[in-house]
Amino acid sequence: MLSKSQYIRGLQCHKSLWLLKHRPELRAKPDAEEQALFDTGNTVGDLACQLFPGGVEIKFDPQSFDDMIEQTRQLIADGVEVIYEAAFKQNGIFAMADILVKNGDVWDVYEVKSSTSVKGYHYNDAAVQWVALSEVLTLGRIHIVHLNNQYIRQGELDIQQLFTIDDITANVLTLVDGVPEYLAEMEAMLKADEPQILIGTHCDDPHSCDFKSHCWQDVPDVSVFNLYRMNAAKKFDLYHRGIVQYTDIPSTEPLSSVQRIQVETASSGQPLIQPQIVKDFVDDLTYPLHFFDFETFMEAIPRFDGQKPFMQMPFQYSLHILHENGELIHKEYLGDEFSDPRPDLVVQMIQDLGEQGSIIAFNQSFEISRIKELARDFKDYKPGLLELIPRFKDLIVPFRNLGYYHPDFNGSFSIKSLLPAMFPNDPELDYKQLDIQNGGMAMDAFANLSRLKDPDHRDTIRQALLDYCRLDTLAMVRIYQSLHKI
DNA sequence: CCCATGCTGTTTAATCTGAA
DNA sequence: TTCAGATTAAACAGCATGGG
Repeated sequence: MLSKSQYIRGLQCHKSLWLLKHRPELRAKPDAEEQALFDTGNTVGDLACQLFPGGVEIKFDPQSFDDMIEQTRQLIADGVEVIYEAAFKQNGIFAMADILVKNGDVWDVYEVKSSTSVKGYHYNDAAVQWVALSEVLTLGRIHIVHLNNQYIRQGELDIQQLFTIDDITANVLTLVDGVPEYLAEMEAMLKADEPQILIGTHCDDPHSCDFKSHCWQDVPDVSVFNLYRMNAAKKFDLYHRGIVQYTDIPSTEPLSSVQRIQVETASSGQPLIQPQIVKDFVDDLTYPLHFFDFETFMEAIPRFDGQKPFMQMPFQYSLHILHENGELIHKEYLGDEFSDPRPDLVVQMIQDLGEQGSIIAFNQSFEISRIKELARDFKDYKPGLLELIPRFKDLIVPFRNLGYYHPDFNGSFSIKSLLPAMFPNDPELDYKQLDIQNGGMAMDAFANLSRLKDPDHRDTIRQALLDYCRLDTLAMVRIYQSLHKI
């Protein structure tokens, strides 16, 4: 008996399903931070239930699915017309329907997703749901309930506005006929030996597989999979033709300029330096240099007025100001976790950034987008905010343009790739020393800060946030200084 | 999970060429 | 002058990458 989620997993890759059943110990430990970051499903599901009030909820209990199924059966028999988390074991599959609503003689199904649109894989999900339920109930329509990221909170949450309901019945009905066949295929596969399925795009699409580290253990750290901006299908084509290492690549293979440099520097072990490209970047900067970086949080359900679902909310920045005489000054802002951090941030940011000198960000489109949003939402400061935008310079540019390429970048121009390659063994610039090591962790830490009861604990985390963000801009300063020396 | 950007590959439109 | 066929340019879509 498969569950719906197992079936969906099996659609993506049979081997993954087989491993889950027979070799669960090979599953990667769920990455704690990754796990927490977008674990909003429960909250979203509970809120969506309010769209159909007055129903009865089946309590989820992984130990006793049979009880849940029996409760569901009983509720239906009793004439209850709205059921949350209704459980079914039917047609060879165990499935739970987020919301079931009696509509005359038929039942309508609502699947709640915390995404902001209907995704391709939602159809398969719903098709299994349909197959599991249709034996027991006469079904009417099936819908995806998802978030509406255009909804702007003002005062109390408006549940109707927060969600969008899409009827996907027509799409689902084209898929249901195929479900029993796939199901039988999977049941048979699970009884047989481990399926021999090669690595492929299914390892990450539509979801990243928990067994990837197992299936990918023979792929070296430096391989064709690190070739910059190469289409994934093309990478797998190379790999399956036995072209794994750069030295395997035939000279006839067309490569982009970056890819060619990757291959060449990997074999020489020497970085590539094109001084003119670096000089063009450095000469374009105006002192004092403002190295600037935002941290933002993002949540499915907006907490504050003016906030939309998944909106990037700036709550912190770090700013290193480097003067022409070498003087380096650090400024920072970290908002209060109990209220909208943006209003105070805007005021201090405009003051700290002054009126003169380049503003340097890494991948500036992120910072510029946030500033444009702040200008839109805080009209009083709109001119001051918009004036900042033309001062921006992007520190990633000289690298992407191959002014400096180190083989240890391994095909990535992210700041977290550049830093250890350019400053190995420099404890001052080592993110691994920090409690918060990347933007995702920062985002999660702040979003959850207000829920922590212990003020000392909150202070510890606030200090970790300050340390992290400070290092981001200090890293930019050091990178700039090393470019300047070229 | 979201979004902006910029690269890549493909499709469509525009332009050029050479032979009738 | 005309037009098929070839070549080049522009437009578009999809994907990869970066940030959080």
